[in-house]
Amino acid sequence: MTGLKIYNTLTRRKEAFAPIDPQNVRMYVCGPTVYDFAHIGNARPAIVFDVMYRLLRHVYGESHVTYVRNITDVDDKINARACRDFPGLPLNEAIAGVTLKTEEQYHKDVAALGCLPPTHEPRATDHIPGMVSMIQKLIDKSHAYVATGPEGREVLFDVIAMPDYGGLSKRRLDEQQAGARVAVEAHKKNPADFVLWKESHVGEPGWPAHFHAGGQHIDIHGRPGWHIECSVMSEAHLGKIFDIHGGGLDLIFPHHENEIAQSRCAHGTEVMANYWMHNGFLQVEGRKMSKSEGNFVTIHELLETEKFGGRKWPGEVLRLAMLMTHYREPIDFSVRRLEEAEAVLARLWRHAGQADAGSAQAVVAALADDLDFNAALQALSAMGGTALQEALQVLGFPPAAPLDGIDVGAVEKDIEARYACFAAKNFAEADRIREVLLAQGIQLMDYKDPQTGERRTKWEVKR
RNA sequence: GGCCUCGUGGCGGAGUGGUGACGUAGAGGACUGCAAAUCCUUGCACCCCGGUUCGAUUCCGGGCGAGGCCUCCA
Repeated sequence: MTGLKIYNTLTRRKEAFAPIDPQNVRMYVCGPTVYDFAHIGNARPAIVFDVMYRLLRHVYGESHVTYVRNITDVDDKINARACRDFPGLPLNEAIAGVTLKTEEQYHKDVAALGCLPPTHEPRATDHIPGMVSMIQKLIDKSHAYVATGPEGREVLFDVIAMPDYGGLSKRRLDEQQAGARVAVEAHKKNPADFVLWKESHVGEPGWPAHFHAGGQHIDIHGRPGWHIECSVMSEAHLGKIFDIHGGGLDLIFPHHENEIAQSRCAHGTEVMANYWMHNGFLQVEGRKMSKSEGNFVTIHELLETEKFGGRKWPGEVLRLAMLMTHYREPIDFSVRRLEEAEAVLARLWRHAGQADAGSAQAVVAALADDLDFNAALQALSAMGGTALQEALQVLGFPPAAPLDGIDVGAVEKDIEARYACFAAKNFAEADRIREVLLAQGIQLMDYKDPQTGERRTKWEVKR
Protein backbone atom coordinates (compact mmCIF):
# COMPACT_ATOMS: atom_id res chain seq x y z
CA MET A 1 0.00 0.00 0.00
CA THR A 2 3.06 2.17 -0.14
CA GLY A 3 3.35 2.38 -3.89
CA LEU A 4 7.11 2.09 -3.66
CA LYS A 5 8.70 1.08 -6.94
CA ILE A 6 12.27 0.02 -7.54
CA TYR A 7 14.21 -0.65 -10.72
CA ASN A 8 15.54 -4.15 -10.25
CA THR A 9 18.78 -5.02 -12.02
CA LEU A 10 17.80 -8.69 -11.82
CA THR A 11 14.85 -8.17 -14.14
CA ARG A 12 15.89 -4.86 -15.73
CA ARG A 13 12.48 -3.53 -14.91
CA LYS A 14 10.83 -1.21 -12.47
CA GLU A 15 8.87 -3.32 -10.01
CA ALA A 16 6.50 -2.74 -7.13
CA PHE A 17 8.41 -3.22 -3.90
CA ALA A 18 7.03 -5.85 -1.55
CA PRO A 19 9.19 -6.52 1.50
CA ILE A 20 9.55 -10.04 2.82
CA ASP A 21 8.64 -8.74 6.27
CA PRO A 22 7.26 -5.20 6.54
CA GLN A 23 8.21 -5.29 10.21
CA ASN A 24 11.84 -5.67 9.21
CA VAL A 25 12.77 -4.37 5.78
CA ARG A 26 16.36 -5.38 5.07
CA MET A 27 18.92 -3.72 2.84
CA TYR A 28 22.59 -4.49 2.27
CA VAL A 29 24.99 -2.14 0.50
CA CYS A 30 28.60 -2.82 -0.34
CA GLY A 31 30.72 -0.41 1.66
CA PRO A 32 34.23 0.87 1.28
CA THR A 33 37.51 -0.97 1.19
CA VAL A 34 39.41 1.00 3.78
CA TYR A 35 42.82 1.54 2.30
CA ASP A 36 42.63 5.21 1.36
CA PHE A 37 40.43 8.30 1.61
CA ALA A 38 37.06 7.83 -0.05
CA HIS A 39 36.69 9.75 -3.30
CA ILE A 40 33.60 11.53 -4.53
CA GLY A 41 32.64 8.50 -6.59
CA ASN A 42 32.34 6.59 -3.34
CA ALA A 43 30.08 9.32 -2.03
CA ARG A 44 27.38 8.54 -4.56
CA PRO A 45 26.25 5.12 -3.31
CA ALA A 46 26.57 6.32 0.28
CA ILE A 47 24.17 9.17 -0.47
CA VAL A 48 21.82 7.33 -2.80
CA PHE A 49 21.29 4.44 -0.44
CA ASP A 50 21.03 6.80 2.49
CA VAL A 51 18.04 8.37 0.75
CA MET A 52 16.66 4.89 0.18
CA TYR A 53 17.19 4.06 3.84
CA ARG A 54 15.44 7.26 4.93
CA LEU A 55 12.58 6.60 2.54
CA LEU A 56 12.13 3.05 3.84
CA ARG A 57 12.20 4.34 7.41
CA HIS A 58 9.62 6.92 6.51
CA VAL A 59 7.36 4.35 4.86
CA TYR A 60 7.79 1.35 7.18
CA GLY A 61 8.78 3.09 10.39
CA GLU A 62 12.21 3.85 11.80
CA SER A 63 12.46 0.67 13.83
CA HIS A 64 11.37 -1.54 10.95
CA VAL A 65 14.30 -1.11 8.62
CA THR A 66 17.70 -2.77 8.90
CA TYR A 67 20.47 -1.30 6.81
CA VAL A 68 23.82 -3.05 6.64
CA ARG A 69 26.86 -1.54 5.01
CA ASN A 70 30.09 -3.43 5.42
CA ILE A 71 33.66 -2.35 5.90
CA THR A 72 36.13 -4.33 3.84
CA ASP A 73 39.26 -4.41 5.92
CA VAL A 74 41.05 -7.33 4.36
CA ASP A 75 42.42 -6.70 0.91
CA ASP A 76 45.74 -6.77 -0.87
CA LYS A 77 45.68 -3.02 -1.37
CA ILE A 78 45.42 -2.60 2.38
CA ASN A 79 48.47 -4.79 2.86
CA ALA A 80 50.45 -2.79 0.38
CA ARG A 81 49.46 0.44 2.09
CA ALA A 82 50.28 -0.97 5.52
CA CYS A 83 53.75 -2.03 4.44
CA ARG A 84 54.35 1.37 2.90
CA ASP A 85 53.07 3.50 5.78
CA PHE A 86 54.16 1.42 8.76
CA PRO A 87 57.27 -0.42 7.65
CA GLY A 88 58.55 -1.03 11.18
CA LEU A 89 55.42 -2.51 12.67
CA PRO A 90 54.25 -6.09 12.74
CA LEU A 91 51.89 -6.69 9.83
CA ASN A 92 48.69 -6.96 11.84
CA GLU A 93 49.36 -3.71 13.68
CA ALA A 94 50.31 -1.98 10.48
CA ILE A 95 47.08 -3.13 8.86
CA ALA A 96 45.06 -1.97 11.84
CA GLY A 97 46.82 1.37 11.56
CA VAL A 98 45.62 1.76 7.99
CA THR A 99 42.12 0.41 8.39
CA LEU A 100 41.16 2.17 11.61
CA LYS A 101 42.36 5.53 10.40
CA THR A 102 40.69 5.17 7.03
CA GLU A 103 37.48 3.93 8.57
CA GLU A 104 37.33 6.86 10.93
CA GLN A 105 37.85 9.28 8.06
CA TYR A 106 35.14 7.54 6.05
CA HIS A 107 32.68 7.96 8.91
CA LYS A 108 33.49 11.65 9.17
CA ASP A 109 33.12 12.12 5.43
CA VAL A 110 29.76 10.44 5.04
CA ALA A 111 28.41 12.09 8.19
CA ALA A 112 29.26 15.45 6.63
CA LEU A 113 27.27 14.38 3.59
CA GLY A 114 24.21 13.90 5.77
CA CYS A 115 24.24 10.10 5.72
CA LEU A 116 22.80 8.26 8.68
CA PRO A 117 24.93 5.51 10.16
CA PRO A 118 23.72 2.10 8.99
CA THR A 119 22.06 -0.20 11.49
CA HIS A 120 25.08 -2.51 11.32
CA GLU A 121 28.51 -1.91 9.89
CA PRO A 122 30.28 -5.26 10.03
CA ARG A 123 33.98 -5.68 9.37
CA ALA A 124 35.20 -8.50 7.21
CA THR A 125 37.88 -9.48 9.72
CA ASP A 126 35.21 -10.07 12.37
CA HIS A 127 33.55 -12.66 10.17
CA ILE A 128 36.40 -14.96 9.21
CA PRO A 129 34.92 -18.04 10.95
CA GLY A 130 31.63 -17.49 9.14
CA MET A 131 33.46 -17.33 5.85
CA VAL A 132 35.34 -20.53 6.53
CA SER A 133 32.15 -22.32 7.40
CA MET A 134 30.31 -21.04 4.33
CA ILE A 135 33.21 -22.17 2.18
CA GLN A 136 33.04 -25.59 3.79
CA LYS A 137 29.35 -25.71 3.01
CA LEU A 138 30.10 -24.96 -0.62
CA ILE A 139 32.70 -27.71 -0.69
CA ASP A 140 30.22 -30.12 0.85
CA LYS A 141 27.68 -29.30 -1.81
CA SER A 142 30.22 -29.72 -4.61
CA HIS A 143 30.15 -26.04 -5.47
CA ALA A 144 33.76 -25.49 -4.50
CA TYR A 145 37.05 -27.34 -4.75
CA VAL A 146 40.60 -27.08 -3.53
CA ALA A 147 43.37 -26.56 -6.07
CA THR A 148 46.94 -25.40 -6.14
CA GLY A 149 47.75 -22.35 -8.18
CA PRO A 150 50.95 -20.40 -8.72
CA GLU A 151 50.56 -18.61 -5.38
CA GLY A 152 49.64 -21.62 -3.33
CA ARG A 153 46.55 -23.52 -2.44
CA GLU A 154 43.15 -22.03 -3.07
CA VAL A 155 39.56 -22.92 -2.56
CA LEU A 156 37.72 -22.01 -5.73
CA PHE A 157 34.06 -21.64 -6.57
CA ASP A 158 33.03 -23.99 -9.34
CA VAL A 159 30.87 -21.92 -11.68
CA ILE A 160 29.94 -24.84 -13.92
CA ALA A 161 28.23 -26.47 -10.96
CA MET A 162 25.77 -23.58 -10.92
CA PRO A 163 23.61 -23.78 -14.05
CA ASP A 164 22.25 -20.25 -13.92
CA TYR A 165 25.47 -18.50 -12.97
CA GLY A 166 25.52 -15.05 -14.61
CA GLY A 167 21.86 -14.19 -14.15
CA LEU A 168 22.38 -10.74 -12.69
CA SER A 169 24.87 -9.49 -15.24
CA LYS A 170 23.15 -11.36 -18.09
CA ARG A 171 26.51 -12.75 -18.90
CA ARG A 172 26.92 -16.24 -20.21
CA LEU A 173 29.99 -18.23 -19.41
CA ASP A 174 30.71 -19.08 -23.04
CA GLU A 175 30.54 -15.45 -24.11
CA GLN A 176 32.79 -14.40 -21.32
CA GLN A 177 35.49 -16.82 -22.26
CA ALA A 178 35.58 -15.30 -25.71
CA GLY A 179 36.65 -12.10 -24.04
CA ALA A 180 40.27 -13.19 -24.07
CA ARG A 181 41.13 -11.17 -20.99
CA VAL A 182 40.55 -14.01 -18.59
CA ALA A 183 43.90 -15.20 -17.40
CA VAL A 184 44.76 -18.74 -18.28
CA GLU A 185 45.05 -20.47 -14.97
CA ALA A 186 45.53 -24.14 -15.34
CA HIS A 187 44.47 -25.03 -11.83
CA LYS A 188 40.95 -23.69 -12.41
CA LYS A 189 38.33 -26.01 -13.78
CA ASN A 190 36.81 -23.04 -15.57
CA PRO A 191 38.48 -19.67 -16.17
CA ALA A 192 35.55 -17.96 -14.48
CA ASP A 193 36.03 -19.87 -11.23
CA PHE A 194 36.83 -17.40 -8.50
CA VAL A 195 38.71 -17.54 -5.24
CA LEU A 196 36.92 -18.17 -1.97
CA TRP A 197 40.00 -18.63 0.14
CA LYS A 198 43.67 -18.34 -0.69
CA GLU A 199 46.84 -19.33 1.05
CA SER A 200 48.84 -16.57 2.71
CA HIS A 201 52.59 -16.34 2.80
CA VAL A 202 55.00 -14.37 4.90
CA GLY A 203 54.09 -10.69 4.77
CA GLU A 204 50.44 -11.37 4.12
CA PRO A 205 47.64 -11.41 6.67
CA GLY A 206 46.19 -14.79 7.29
CA TRP A 207 43.93 -16.83 9.49
CA PRO A 208 44.01 -20.53 10.15
CA ALA A 209 41.31 -22.44 8.32
CA HIS A 210 40.48 -26.09 8.31
CA PHE A 211 38.59 -27.67 5.44
CA HIS A 212 37.72 -31.21 4.59
CA ALA A 213 37.26 -32.16 1.01
CA GLY A 214 37.27 -35.49 -0.74
CA GLY A 215 37.83 -37.35 2.52
CA GLN A 216 40.92 -35.33 3.30
CA HIS A 217 41.60 -32.76 5.98
CA ILE A 218 43.24 -29.64 4.66
CA ASP A 219 44.62 -26.75 6.65
CA ILE A 220 45.20 -23.55 4.76
CA HIS A 221 46.55 -20.57 6.61
CA GLY A 222 45.06 -17.95 4.36
CA ARG A 223 42.67 -15.11 3.69
CA PRO A 224 39.26 -14.80 2.10
CA GLY A 225 38.53 -13.90 -1.49
CA TRP A 226 36.82 -10.62 -2.19
CA HIS A 227 33.27 -11.83 -2.62
CA ILE A 228 32.73 -14.22 0.24
CA GLU A 229 32.66 -11.53 2.92
CA CYS A 230 29.47 -9.93 1.63
CA SER A 231 27.71 -13.28 1.41
CA VAL A 232 28.62 -14.03 5.00
CA MET A 233 27.98 -10.63 6.52
CA SER A 234 24.65 -10.17 4.80
CA GLU A 235 23.52 -13.55 6.08
CA ALA A 236 24.75 -12.77 9.58
CA HIS A 237 22.69 -9.61 9.84
CA LEU A 238 19.89 -10.02 7.33
CA GLY A 239 19.40 -13.73 6.81
CA LYS A 240 19.68 -16.00 3.80
CA ILE A 241 17.24 -13.96 1.72
CA PHE A 242 16.67 -10.27 2.19
CA ASP A 243 14.98 -7.40 0.37
CA ILE A 244 17.41 -4.99 -1.25
CA HIS A 245 21.04 -5.29 -2.22
CA GLY A 246 22.72 -2.16 -3.49
CA GLY A 247 26.02 -0.91 -4.79
CA GLY A 248 27.75 0.74 -7.70
CA LEU A 249 27.03 -0.43 -11.21
CA ASP A 250 30.58 -1.65 -11.61
CA LEU A 251 29.97 -4.22 -8.90
CA ILE A 252 27.35 -6.09 -10.91
CA PHE A 253 30.10 -8.21 -12.35
CA PRO A 254 31.90 -9.94 -10.90
CA HIS A 255 31.25 -8.99 -7.28
CA HIS A 256 27.49 -9.21 -7.01
CA GLU A 257 27.26 -12.06 -9.44
CA ASN A 258 29.64 -14.04 -7.29
CA GLU A 259 27.92 -13.09 -4.07
CA ILE A 260 24.72 -14.45 -5.50
CA ALA A 261 26.46 -17.63 -6.58
CA GLN A 262 27.96 -18.20 -3.15
CA SER A 263 24.90 -17.40 -1.12
CA ARG A 264 22.41 -19.25 -3.23
CA CYS A 265 24.56 -22.35 -3.55
CA ALA A 266 25.46 -22.38 0.13
CA HIS A 267 21.86 -21.91 1.25
CA GLY A 268 20.08 -23.72 -1.54
CA THR A 269 17.93 -20.67 -2.22
CA GLU A 270 16.44 -19.28 -5.42
CA VAL A 271 17.56 -15.71 -4.77
CA MET A 272 19.91 -13.89 -2.46
CA ALA A 273 18.07 -10.57 -2.44
CA ASN A 274 14.80 -9.76 -4.16
CA TYR A 275 15.78 -6.33 -5.48
CA TRP A 276 19.17 -5.29 -6.76
CA MET A 277 19.82 -1.58 -7.12
CA HIS A 278 22.86 -0.07 -8.79
CA ASN A 279 23.93 3.54 -8.93
CA GLY A 280 25.53 5.03 -12.02
CA PHE A 281 29.08 6.22 -12.40
CA LEU A 282 30.66 9.56 -11.90
CA GLN A 283 32.88 11.56 -14.18
CA VAL A 284 34.68 14.73 -13.24
CA GLU A 285 34.53 17.70 -15.58
CA GLY A 286 33.76 15.38 -18.46
CA ARG A 287 36.57 12.96 -17.82
CA LYS A 288 36.95 9.71 -16.05
CA MET A 289 38.26 10.33 -12.57
CA SER A 290 41.76 9.00 -12.14
CA LYS A 291 44.95 9.92 -10.42
CA SER A 292 46.82 10.22 -13.68
CA GLU A 293 44.26 12.70 -15.03
CA GLY A 294 44.83 14.84 -11.97
CA ASN A 295 41.09 15.10 -11.39
CA PHE A 296 40.92 12.62 -8.58
CA VAL A 297 39.05 14.25 -5.72
CA THR A 298 38.41 12.82 -2.31
CA ILE A 299 35.37 13.72 -0.23
CA HIS A 300 37.73 15.12 2.35
CA GLU A 301 39.41 17.42 -0.15
CA LEU A 302 36.10 18.74 -1.35
CA LEU A 303 34.93 19.49 2.17
CA GLU A 304 38.12 20.75 3.71
CA THR A 305 40.46 22.05 1.03
CA GLU A 306 40.26 24.48 -1.83
CA LYS A 307 41.33 21.97 -4.42
CA PHE A 308 38.05 21.83 -6.33
CA GLY A 309 36.89 25.12 -7.78
CA GLY A 310 39.18 27.10 -5.50
CA ARG A 311 37.03 26.82 -2.39
CA LYS A 312 35.58 24.48 0.20
CA TRP A 313 32.16 22.99 -0.33
CA PRO A 314 29.65 22.19 2.40
CA GLY A 315 28.52 18.58 2.66
CA GLU A 316 24.90 19.47 2.00
CA VAL A 317 25.84 21.05 -1.31
CA LEU A 318 27.70 17.95 -2.33
CA ARG A 319 24.74 15.85 -1.31
CA LEU A 320 22.34 17.87 -3.42
CA ALA A 321 24.78 17.95 -6.33
CA MET A 322 24.76 14.15 -6.29
CA LEU A 323 21.00 13.91 -6.03
CA MET A 324 20.19 16.35 -8.83
CA THR A 325 20.71 13.51 -11.26
CA HIS A 326 18.75 10.27 -11.08
CA TYR A 327 20.75 7.62 -9.27
CA ARG A 328 20.99 5.30 -12.25
CA GLU A 329 22.24 7.94 -14.68
CA PRO A 330 25.86 8.93 -15.02
CA ILE A 331 26.91 12.20 -13.41
CA ASP A 332 29.41 14.67 -14.68
CA PHE A 333 30.67 16.19 -11.50
CA SER A 334 31.69 19.81 -11.95
CA VAL A 335 32.10 23.10 -10.16
CA ARG A 336 29.09 24.36 -12.07
CA ARG A 337 26.98 21.55 -10.67
CA LEU A 338 28.06 22.41 -7.15
CA GLU A 339 27.26 26.06 -7.71
CA GLU A 340 23.81 25.21 -8.95
CA ALA A 341 23.20 22.88 -6.03
CA GLU A 342 24.26 25.63 -3.67
CA ALA A 343 21.88 28.13 -5.25
CA VAL A 344 18.98 25.69 -5.11
CA LEU A 345 19.70 24.77 -1.51
CA ALA A 346 19.90 28.41 -0.47
CA ARG A 347 16.51 29.06 -2.04
CA LEU A 348 14.98 26.02 -0.35
CA TRP A 349 16.26 27.06 3.04
CA ARG A 350 14.93 30.56 2.49
CA HIS A 351 11.49 29.20 1.64
CA ALA A 352 11.65 26.85 4.61
CA GLY A 353 11.71 29.94 6.80
CA GLN A 354 8.63 31.39 5.17
CA ALA A 355 4.93 30.56 5.10
CA ASP A 356 3.77 26.95 4.98
CA ALA A 357 2.95 25.62 1.55
CA GLY A 358 2.45 22.17 0.08
CA SER A 359 2.99 18.85 1.75
CA ALA A 360 6.00 16.65 2.36
CA GLN A 361 3.88 13.80 1.03
CA ALA A 362 4.53 15.00 -2.53
CA VAL A 363 8.24 14.51 -2.03
CA VAL A 364 7.77 11.07 -0.55
CA ALA A 365 5.59 10.09 -3.51
CA ALA A 366 8.28 11.24 -5.94
CA LEU A 367 10.98 9.28 -4.14
CA ALA A 368 8.76 6.22 -4.01
CA ASP A 369 8.97 6.07 -7.79
CA ASP A 370 12.43 4.52 -7.96
CA LEU A 371 13.96 7.50 -6.19
CA ASP A 372 12.80 10.05 -8.75
CA PHE A 373 14.76 12.82 -7.22
CA ASN A 374 14.11 15.28 -9.97
CA ALA A 375 10.38 15.04 -9.34
CA ALA A 376 11.09 15.39 -5.64
CA LEU A 377 13.04 18.56 -6.30
CA GLN A 378 10.18 19.81 -8.40
CA ALA A 379 7.83 19.18 -5.50
CA LEU A 380 10.20 20.89 -3.07
CA SER A 381 10.24 24.07 -5.07
CA ALA A 382 6.48 24.39 -4.63
CA MET A 383 6.75 24.06 -0.87
CA GLY A 384 7.48 26.32 2.06
CA GLY A 385 7.59 26.50 5.83
CA THR A 386 7.28 23.45 8.03
CA ALA A 387 6.18 21.19 5.18
CA LEU A 388 9.39 22.01 3.38
CA GLN A 389 11.43 21.55 6.53
CA GLU A 390 9.93 18.13 7.00
CA ALA A 391 10.57 17.16 3.38
CA LEU A 392 14.17 18.32 3.60
CA GLN A 393 14.69 16.10 6.59
CA VAL A 394 13.25 13.09 4.77
CA LEU A 395 15.89 13.74 2.15
CA GLY A 396 18.64 14.09 4.69
CA PHE A 397 19.15 17.84 4.47
CA PRO A 398 19.16 20.20 7.43
CA PRO A 399 15.83 22.06 7.59
CA ALA A 400 17.66 25.39 7.59
CA ALA A 401 21.09 26.71 6.81
CA PRO A 402 23.45 25.55 9.55
CA LEU A 403 24.66 28.35 11.83
CA ASP A 404 27.83 26.65 12.93
CA GLY A 405 30.62 29.13 13.48
CA ILE A 406 28.33 32.12 13.28
CA ASP A 407 28.03 34.55 16.19
CA VAL A 408 24.36 35.40 15.97
CA GLY A 409 24.63 38.05 18.68
CA ALA A 410 27.35 39.88 16.77
CA VAL A 411 25.30 39.81 13.59
CA GLU A 412 22.34 41.30 15.40
CA LYS A 413 24.51 44.02 16.89
CA ASP A 414 25.74 44.91 13.43
CA ILE A 415 22.18 45.09 12.20
CA GLU A 416 21.35 47.49 15.05
CA ALA A 417 24.35 49.57 14.11
CA ARG A 418 23.06 49.80 10.57
CA TYR A 419 19.69 51.06 11.79
CA ALA A 420 21.57 53.92 13.37
CA CYS A 421 23.33 54.55 10.07
CA PHE A 422 20.01 54.66 8.25
CA ALA A 423 18.68 57.21 10.73
CA ALA A 424 21.75 59.32 10.04
CA LYS A 425 21.57 58.63 6.28
CA ASN A 426 25.09 57.27 6.51
CA PHE A 427 24.69 54.74 3.73
CA ALA A 428 28.40 54.35 3.16
CA GLU A 429 28.90 52.97 6.64
CA ALA A 430 25.79 50.79 6.36
CA ASP A 431 27.14 49.29 3.14
CA ARG A 432 30.52 48.75 4.70
CA ILE A 433 29.00 46.74 7.54
CA ARG A 434 27.00 44.74 5.04
CA GLU A 435 30.08 43.91 3.05
CA VAL A 436 32.08 42.85 6.06
CA LEU A 437 29.31 40.44 7.01
CA LEU A 438 29.02 39.17 3.46
CA ALA A 439 32.69 38.31 3.52
CA GLN A 440 31.90 36.14 6.53
CA GLY A 441 29.11 34.40 4.66
CA ILE A 442 26.25 36.46 6.07
CA GLN A 443 23.93 37.96 3.52
CA LEU A 444 21.87 40.91 4.77
CA MET A 445 18.57 41.77 3.14
CA ASP A 446 16.87 45.10 3.80
CA TYR A 447 13.14 45.54 3.45
CA LYS A 448 10.41 47.79 4.67
CA ASP A 449 8.06 46.68 7.37
CA PRO A 450 4.68 46.51 5.62
CA GLN A 451 2.88 47.87 8.70
CA THR A 452 5.06 50.72 9.81
CA GLY A 453 7.10 51.37 6.68
CA GLU A 454 10.22 51.17 8.82
CA ARG A 455 13.41 49.79 7.38
CA ARG A 456 14.12 46.30 8.68
CA THR A 457 16.88 43.81 7.93
CA LYS A 458 16.88 40.03 7.74
CA TRP A 459 19.85 37.83 7.13
CA GLU A 460 20.79 34.38 5.98
CA VAL A 461 23.86 32.24 5.71
CA LYS A 462 25.51 32.36 2.34
CA ARG A 463 28.78 30.53 1.91
C1' G B 1 36.36 -8.80 -29.84
C1' G B 2 31.79 -9.86 -26.51
C1' C B 3 27.91 -7.77 -23.26
C1' C B 4 25.32 -3.22 -21.60
C1' U B 5 23.82 1.87 -20.91
C1' C B 6 23.26 6.75 -22.79
C1' G B 7 23.05 11.20 -26.47
C1' U B 8 17.05 17.43 -25.35
C1' G B 9 19.08 24.80 -24.61
C1' G B 10 25.59 27.34 -21.14
C1' C B 11 24.51 23.62 -17.25
C1' G B 12 20.83 20.12 -14.61
C1' G B 13 16.58 17.73 -16.16
C1' A B 14 11.04 16.41 -17.69
C1' G B 15 8.09 15.05 -21.75
C1' U B 16 5.40 14.04 -26.29
C1' G B 17 3.50 11.19 -33.24
C1' G B 18 1.71 17.65 -34.50
C1' U B 19 7.63 23.01 -32.93
C1' G B 20 9.59 21.08 -26.53
C1' A B 21 7.91 21.55 -18.56
C1' C B 22 10.71 23.14 -14.81
C1' G B 23 15.25 24.51 -12.25
C1' U B 24 19.91 27.01 -12.61
C1' A B 25 22.94 30.42 -15.16
C1' G B 26 22.49 34.90 -18.91
C1' A B 27 19.74 39.47 -20.70
C1' G B 28 16.01 43.39 -19.80
C1' G B 29 12.58 45.54 -16.34
C1' A B 30 9.87 46.51 -11.50
C1' C B 31 11.08 47.24 -6.44
C1' U B 32 15.51 49.36 -3.53
C1' G B 33 19.57 55.10 -1.44
C1' C B 34 22.53 50.83 -3.33
C1' A B 35 22.67 45.61 -2.83
C1' A B 36 20.32 40.95 -1.71
C1' A B 37 15.65 38.69 -1.92
C1' U B 38 11.09 38.79 -4.61
C1' C B 39 8.09 39.55 -9.00
C1' C B 40 7.56 40.33 -14.46
C1' U B 41 9.61 39.80 -19.44
C1' U B 42 13.13 37.45 -22.55
C1' G B 43 17.10 34.86 -25.92
C1' C B 44 19.03 29.83 -26.45
C1' A B 45 18.13 22.71 -27.61
C1' C B 46 15.65 17.59 -29.17
C1' C B 47 23.80 14.00 -32.28
C1' C B 48 23.75 12.78 -37.83
C1' C B 49 21.62 10.22 -42.17
C1' G B 50 17.83 7.37 -44.13
C1' G B 51 12.77 5.01 -43.60
C1' U B 52 7.44 4.77 -41.89
C1' U B 53 3.84 8.93 -41.57
C1' C B 54 -0.17 14.25 -43.68
C1' G B 55 3.49 15.24 -39.88
C1' A B 56 9.02 12.59 -35.72
C1' U B 57 12.62 15.10 -31.00
C1' U B 58 9.27 11.11 -29.95
C1' C B 59 8.54 4.73 -34.00
C1' C B 60 12.15 1.62 -37.25
C1' G B 61 17.16 1.01 -39.53
C1' G B 62 22.10 2.63 -40.03
C1' G B 63 25.97 5.81 -38.50
C1' C B 64 28.67 8.96 -35.12
C1' G B 65 29.81 10.18 -30.14
C1' A B 66 30.20 9.36 -24.69
C1' G B 67 30.41 5.92 -20.73
C1' G B 68 30.41 1.13 -18.03
C1' C B 69 31.56 -4.20 -17.54
C1' C B 70 34.49 -8.50 -19.37
C1' U B 71 41.03 -7.54 -14.54
C1' C B 72 41.08 -4.22 -8.75
C1' C B 73 37.17 -0.54 -8.76
C1' A B 74 31.23 3.05 -6.17
